[in-house]
Amino acid sequence: MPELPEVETTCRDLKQNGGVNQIIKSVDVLWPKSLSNFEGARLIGATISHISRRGKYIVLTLDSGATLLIHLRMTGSLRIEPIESEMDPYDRVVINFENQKLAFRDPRKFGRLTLTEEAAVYLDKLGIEPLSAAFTAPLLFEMLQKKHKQLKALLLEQSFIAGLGNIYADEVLFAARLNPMRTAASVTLEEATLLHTAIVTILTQAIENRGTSLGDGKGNYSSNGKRGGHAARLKIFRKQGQPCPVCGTKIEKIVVAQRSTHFCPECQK
DNA sequence: AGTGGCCCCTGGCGGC
DNA sequence: TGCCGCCAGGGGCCAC
Repeated sequence: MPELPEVETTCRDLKQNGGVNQIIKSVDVLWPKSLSNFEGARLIGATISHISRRGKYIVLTLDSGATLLIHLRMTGSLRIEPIESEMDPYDRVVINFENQKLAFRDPRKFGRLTLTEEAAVYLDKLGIEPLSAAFTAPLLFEMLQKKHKQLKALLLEQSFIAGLGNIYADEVLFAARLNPMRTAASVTLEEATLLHTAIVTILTQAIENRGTSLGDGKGNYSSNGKRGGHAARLKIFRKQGQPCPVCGTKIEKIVVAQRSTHFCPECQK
């Protein structure tokens, strides 16, 4: 469940439900490739002292000074539950504390846990945090001016802005009335300002709604066992064939940067 | 620098 | 019902 609002929601739930300040007693590794660069046993005895988010990474700071980075990719999710809870068939790594456990569930097995002494090596590659004070409209305009990529492809690039994914990229471009195929450098200051507002507003609202949960509710795309409520607020994503909520024109679905892209051909010029 | 293709994986869904 | 191809909220790597 992977975009910024869903990762942020996961982090908040972890903090609230007891992921912090417990000694790791054992680690069950059901799918070894979920651990990108270490053996599960290396976590035994450690304590997670702090939980934060950077882009789509969940950043777990250990008392040892090392950092455990978790990237959920397409279908990963985390849940904290009592130690005696039944395992899920898609659990790939389970970190056991005394009375609780932290389960990493990931049907498609794309997600990764990385243990590192140098978290900056991974996190410094990321672009600006869109909900930080440093992210301003003039700065976005300046950033766009230097790029000749299509807007959709650029918004998906984590080294540009960290945290946007396919859903929110389409939603913010629709809100800003910008065509996904437009070249970034063609965006005016006024348009960049609209885009900035759209990014900040939509991500903030999505977090308030605990993210977007797609699918049938059987859990494939839900986090922490709870469903995010933002799906009902989506205006353009996977609405192809339906009338644009603004002008009624039929919403189109195309491919940009190898990703399905939804837009209104009338509103987004 | 930007683009396009492939790969990592599994499950759900629409079409026949 | 059964099978098949396509699609999927991500991102790394490689060739051009």
